[in-house]
Amino acid sequence: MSVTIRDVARQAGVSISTVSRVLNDTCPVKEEKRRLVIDAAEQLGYSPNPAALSLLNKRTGGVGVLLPFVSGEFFSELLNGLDQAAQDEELFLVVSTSHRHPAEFKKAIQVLDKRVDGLVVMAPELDAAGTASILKTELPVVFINTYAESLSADVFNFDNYAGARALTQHFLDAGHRRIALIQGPPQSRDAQERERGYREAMAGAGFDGTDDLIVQGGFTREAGYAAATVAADLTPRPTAIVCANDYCAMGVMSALRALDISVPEDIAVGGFDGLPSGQYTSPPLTTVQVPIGEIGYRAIRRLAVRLRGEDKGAPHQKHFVPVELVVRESSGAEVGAL
Amino acid sequence: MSVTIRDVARQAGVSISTVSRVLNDTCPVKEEKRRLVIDAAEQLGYSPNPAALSLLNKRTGGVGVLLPFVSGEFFSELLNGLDQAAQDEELFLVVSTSHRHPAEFKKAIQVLDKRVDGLVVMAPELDAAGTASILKTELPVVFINTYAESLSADVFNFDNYAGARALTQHFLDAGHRRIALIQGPPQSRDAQERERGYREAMAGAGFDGTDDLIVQGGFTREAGYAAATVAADLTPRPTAIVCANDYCAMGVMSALRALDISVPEDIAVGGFDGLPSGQYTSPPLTTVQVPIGEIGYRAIRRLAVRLRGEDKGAPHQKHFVPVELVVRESSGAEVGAL
DNA sequence: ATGGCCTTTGAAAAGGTTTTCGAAACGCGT
DNA sequence: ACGCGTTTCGAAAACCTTTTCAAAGGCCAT
Repeated sequence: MSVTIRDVARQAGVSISTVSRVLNDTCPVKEEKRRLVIDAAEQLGYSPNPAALSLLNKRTGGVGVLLPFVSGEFFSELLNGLDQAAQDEELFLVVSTSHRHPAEFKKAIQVLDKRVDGLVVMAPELDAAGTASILKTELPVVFINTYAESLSADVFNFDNYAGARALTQHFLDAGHRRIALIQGPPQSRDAQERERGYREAMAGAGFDGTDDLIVQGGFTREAGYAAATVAADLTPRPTAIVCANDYCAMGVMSALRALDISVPEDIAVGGFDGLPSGQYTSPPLTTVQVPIGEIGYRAIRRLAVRLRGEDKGAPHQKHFVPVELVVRESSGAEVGAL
Repeated sequence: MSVTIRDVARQAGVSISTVSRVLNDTCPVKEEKRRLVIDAAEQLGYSPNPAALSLLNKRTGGVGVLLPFVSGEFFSELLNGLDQAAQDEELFLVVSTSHRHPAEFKKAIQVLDKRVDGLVVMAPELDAAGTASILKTELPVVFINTYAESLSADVFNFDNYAGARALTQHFLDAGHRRIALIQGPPQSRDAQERERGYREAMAGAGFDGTDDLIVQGGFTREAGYAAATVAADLTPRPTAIVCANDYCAMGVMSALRALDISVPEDIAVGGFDGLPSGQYTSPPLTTVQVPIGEIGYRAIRRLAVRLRGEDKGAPHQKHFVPVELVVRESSGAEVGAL
């Protein structure tokens, strides 16, 4: 049996109104009674019932986190950032994963709807119609890694285009000419943007018809493994591969090793994401480092501002979070210098 | 403005009691009015307010997940299992991470206390006193990877002892004699159990004083990297290394490669956890596979049973979840067969 | 000394739902 | 036709808190 405000009032010998006033410091109360109340509350270990509060204030203190799937390190980095910000803002996190399709998102939102004050949604594979249907809720929403240009919502996206372009340029600068791309999932906007960065870098160097250098792949190590065998069979064989992401790159390197093709001497490899484990592959992975944790942190902070109503109807913002090329051995920077 | 039961009642021309009865199917209601209510609810898109419900029932439908830290793949696998079970049980997950010390755990529990119906706690580095202080809450708790022998609570632990013993025995069977151990964090009970498994396997093979083969390490790649340089300097040099976990083993392999010591020809390496990325290291990592996702799934299911009161005061159970040795190239099984 | 004002306090409503209790309506038997 | 039992429905309480409103008490000024 939980202790309520009535218990405190009874023990202190005052009315519940007085208890509320003392505890919330909302009205002046005689010092004598104040002491009584504080002591009683302390002694009984009272804390207000959140359900009653949210019934009254229509605020729960929670934010919902909707994620499409949970894929290794990327996800845990993200959650670290989200959680850190939530603790700073004194919010709690209700997370719900494994949502790929609009229907699943809708169902999850229904559950969360009145349980949280706002939503952080990551839906990189959803199209505009799908994200629009999410927004039918009245809750404030901040999107991460989601392409919702047409919607009025806060969005934090990595600059996939610039990152892929920089990585491709890095290969071009090192003298590579046959640079292959392993695509991500076709429906992933992240992957599409990266492909655009690759294509424009190639076009900028005078390579126009690069279609024969593009291989279907995906965001998993398995997909990378499979795609690498295809890429290695291209003629003439590519001397560098831009991978859809780090996991893909790890699969690629694993496959190349099985084919006795050495990285980076025979083929240079680059990834995308900057996962911690990329430092420990052999060879260590050149990659585009994205600030995963930071984006989670900023998303929650932004949402908290909206929740407090501090933005005063300011327009929603689209943030393109900068990314950074991290050169390690897999791209052959050292080797090229020999 | 959210639609309430009063709105439905007004639209249907009945009292709110009737609406409640129809929607919860709790009392017989004339078919005519039933239709009216159902149509009105449908049309207005009514769904009950969870805050009001939990105020009344003292049940929220949520479970709190308390984690010590968020470390890469292990964590995301766990959360996958938790989330899957939560969806099956129609519960929602409130997760809170980055808790290492009893004080942090207590604070998090305070926040969660009346917001969830039960807790899943993973606190592998907490001692008995620490876990006991967690249990001061009235909420039902299921522990994961936590050593709480003295407490009456449900616990799911991996059989770290058996796993480490099996891995060590695998090396012994392959003819290794100088088998080093890289320890985990000293306060981690998981690590202690693994060390015990290693020691007993060694003792069983007639190697009593193995202290000189034990090197301080940790659960991170960085710790493994550092420890490997120490282990490689032991004289005579070990021919196999049992690592604290997979991340540690990856650091070890990375360091050995930097030292031009080849795995497994010069030194065989084994890890613990069975992370997905272990399949893609070079060479692929021999490891003790633990069913991370499954343990999360089972923990939630167990908690749900308690929440429904189905266990009827049955005693709390301690589960030792079996683990499985997965042999890949890093332990030199192939090489030894040559 | 008394009226008026300010400070302090308590009672009560509101928030949305379920459930109990009491009442009304209906049908059946006599 | 009347009474009784059963079915169906509505009013109200309960859950816990904040906040408004009103009242009571004290104090100052006249």
